[in-house]
Amino acid sequence: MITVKTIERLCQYRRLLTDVQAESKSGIFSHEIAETCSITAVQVRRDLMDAGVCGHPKRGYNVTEMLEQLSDLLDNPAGEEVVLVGLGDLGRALLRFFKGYHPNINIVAAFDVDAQKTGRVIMGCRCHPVEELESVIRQSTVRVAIMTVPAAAAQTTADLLAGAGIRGIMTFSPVPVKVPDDIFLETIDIATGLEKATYMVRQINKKKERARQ
Amino acid sequence: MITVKTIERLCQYRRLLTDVQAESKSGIFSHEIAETCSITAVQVRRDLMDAGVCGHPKRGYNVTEMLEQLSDLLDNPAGEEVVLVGLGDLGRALLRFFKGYHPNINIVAAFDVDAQKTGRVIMGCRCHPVEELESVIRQSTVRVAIMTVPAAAAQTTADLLAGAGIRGIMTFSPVPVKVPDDIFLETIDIATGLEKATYMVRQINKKKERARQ
DNA sequence: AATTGTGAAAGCATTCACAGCA
DNA sequence: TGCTGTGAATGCTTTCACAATT
Repeated sequence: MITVKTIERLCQYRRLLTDVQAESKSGIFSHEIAETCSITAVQVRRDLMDAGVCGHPKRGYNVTEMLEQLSDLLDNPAGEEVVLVGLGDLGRALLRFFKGYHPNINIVAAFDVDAQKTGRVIMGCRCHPVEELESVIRQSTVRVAIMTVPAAAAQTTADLLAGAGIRGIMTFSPVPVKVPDDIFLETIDIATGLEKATYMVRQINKKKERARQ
Repeated sequence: MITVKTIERLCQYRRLLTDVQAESKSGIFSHEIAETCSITAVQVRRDLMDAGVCGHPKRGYNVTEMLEQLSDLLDNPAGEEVVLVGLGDLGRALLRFFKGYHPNINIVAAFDVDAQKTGRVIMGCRCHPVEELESVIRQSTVRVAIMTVPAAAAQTTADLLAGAGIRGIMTFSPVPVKVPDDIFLETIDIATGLEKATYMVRQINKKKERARQ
């Protein structure tokens, strides 16, 4: 059984490998991956072992082979179509980012409440009014949604998505959102990230001052 | 010693409490916080204990008191000034989000390579050319930076920030960035977040299918 | 000699179980 | 009775140590 933490790292390894492959390097060692990711080589080997990726003593891992195996594990063979709710700056940034980011994942529709945005095609993606959310999703095979709506709208949007049959949500809202427990919720908490960073900087400083004495 | 995970949750509890306070509710129970955050009440009590926040049996925790104590722990009493590098859609979204988000954290300057953006004031924040990055930061007390630059520019930007004396970086780049180990690096990995979500949805589905048989 | 693969140990984080208190 | 506070147990994750391999 592969843990979620391992899956996260495997996604990262795979991203590296595509760069490595572009340099037409055919083999890679666990310690090279580890160095790039600032983790240990044992961790990398353990993750790859869990994923069923095998290397060769002395020769390391075959890049193409690893990429194939990781894609078999991580990708939906049928491709993954995703929708986005909320076309503010953040929504647009994500549209741009995922546009052509990975051929397997595509944002196929967007939704917004703002009549200025609905009906238009933004970054190659049609923007519908939220009223159409359920019908558009029901007519598609989309199972995953990205939520970039204001905090106040987060819970109602999540409920709407759950009602439309969505099975996984990545949300950027800084307030907790409740979903039924058969729906996977990934919260990207930017506010906490920054607060944590400022806290950690103060901690490191304090430690240094103590050390100086 | 408070762990990073605990700090993250404390940031989240605090955010809730400000809402609770707005409803002029004076006390709150660990199980209420837990329910909102979808975690256990024991976890909440343990975190608050670690933070030195005490409650009263039967009466729960005093909201104002907890807010004060958490702010003492989490906030820089002098306020925290932050800079942002990269004014694409994502940079602008963050500028807007943190604008007035929390009085204690302020984005005081932005940087970009694009001459169209530099020299202008965007969302109340002056945008400088990156060439001025070090001098602007050196003239300020800023210790934390947010990086929203393209993947290809991530490492050079991080080096630039490190050279300018920055002590903490929150980055959105999907490629690993190396910083000296006395600099705190918080990576918000959106690509991994979405890949993980699609993977988890497939897993949950598989499990259901197995259960059905 | 350098690298992978992995059982076992160590280290962290969460949860249990329950004492103490109002 | 219903809550907080917390030592101890459990469970999860990483690291160690080393056998196996080329």
